[in-house]
Amino acid sequence: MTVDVLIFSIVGGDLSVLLIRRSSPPHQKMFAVPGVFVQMDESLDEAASRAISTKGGLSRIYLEQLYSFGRPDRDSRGRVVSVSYFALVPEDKITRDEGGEHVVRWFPVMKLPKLAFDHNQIVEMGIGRLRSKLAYSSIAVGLMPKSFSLSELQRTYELILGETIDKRNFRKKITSLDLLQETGREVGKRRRPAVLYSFKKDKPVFFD
Amino acid sequence: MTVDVLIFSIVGGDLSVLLIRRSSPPHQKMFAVPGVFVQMDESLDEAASRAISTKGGLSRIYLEQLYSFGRPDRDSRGRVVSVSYFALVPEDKITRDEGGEHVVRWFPVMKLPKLAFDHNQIVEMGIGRLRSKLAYSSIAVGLMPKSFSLSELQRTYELILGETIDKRNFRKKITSLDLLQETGREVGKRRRPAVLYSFKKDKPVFFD
DNA sequence: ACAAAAGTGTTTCCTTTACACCCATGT
DNA sequence: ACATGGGTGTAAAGGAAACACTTTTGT
Repeated sequence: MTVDVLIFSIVGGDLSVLLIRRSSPPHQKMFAVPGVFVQMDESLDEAASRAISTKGGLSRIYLEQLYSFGRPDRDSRGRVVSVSYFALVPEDKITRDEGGEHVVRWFPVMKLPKLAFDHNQIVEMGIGRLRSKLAYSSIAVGLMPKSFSLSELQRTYELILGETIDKRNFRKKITSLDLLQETGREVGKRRRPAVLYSFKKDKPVFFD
Repeated sequence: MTVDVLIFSIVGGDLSVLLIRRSSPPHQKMFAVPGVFVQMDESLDEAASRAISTKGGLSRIYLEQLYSFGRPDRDSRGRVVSVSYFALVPEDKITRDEGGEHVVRWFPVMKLPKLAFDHNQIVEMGIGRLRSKLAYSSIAVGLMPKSFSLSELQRTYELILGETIDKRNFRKKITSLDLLQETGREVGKRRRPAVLYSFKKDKPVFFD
């Protein structure tokens, strides 16, 4: 019984997922979604949090259960059921070269290698969930730093959806949701400084 | 590792769920969601199908994974992770008095007793999922008999959502989706006979 | 003829989309 | 002064919601 966690972030302008190079068989040297075996005394959610923190001390992360995979032949070592989660991490919280020697790496989701086990399928499902929730929830919160401009938020939406959005319509929609509060203003940019916003604390990520 | 399956149907004008009275501890005599232990050689989906068929030979049922529950204290016997599914069964496929001596019973979801384990929580989540998917999918298929009138379909929607729907708007929406084909006409009713429809085979239940 | 449910269109409102120019700043 | 992204409004189209009467059958 394992918990595998898709850790998504925006890295260098790509929606990316954190993967680990396996150091032992099966599928030695292939990349895989980070996971842990569930301990006897912890919940699935706790196991997911542990999976995240052992791969880099990340906090303030959005975490949601995704799906459970249990084909009997999915792991050659024997019967291993995987409960998958997905997590969102703001770009400013990550360290780009996790681990130093490339045992842990960020991959743009559009350029994934063949992964260990059924992990390609898990990643695909995670991306699908992320896209569909973007339309009807404020899940993008999880990928943004504490404070950000509307243009930055829009870029995040565009990266996940893979399409451009009209600037005026985007701003109309976001402001109509009443999720944001002004927190200041950019300084030192070589252009007009943007107003910065953060998410209102009393508005949780909503739905499902 | 168990798979528990919420089996929903419309029974006597109520959205209802099939529950089993437990014959042994823990929670002896309380009602619980039917489930099975996952065998070493079967997938989770297969275990879910098995759970359904052992509690009454049901076929042509809609089955979807719901959520996995894994609090370490959720079962006093030890560590039991439950992968829950939900299934939809048309009313004409069920037998109203399953088992005969009330070990298996249909409960309207609005009148649930206190259930064994964390099963109240599982049922709540299932109802929520059913409601939310009704809005953007053709999931109601699963609760309808082979052939039905638009009014019957509307009643199913209303039962699940718990609110009335305007007849003309409902029919406009359904017909615009182009999911149905005419299959005949009611006979022998003491009123104007309704046109009967079935779902087109090439249109699968869509989304998520 | 009456009861009971089936069936049918139009208008209003709101949401979504398309679209182009001026503004504030740093260099 | 110019380059760069920030910021703003309006009109048209499409989808959702409100609303009431006629039709067909069995008794």
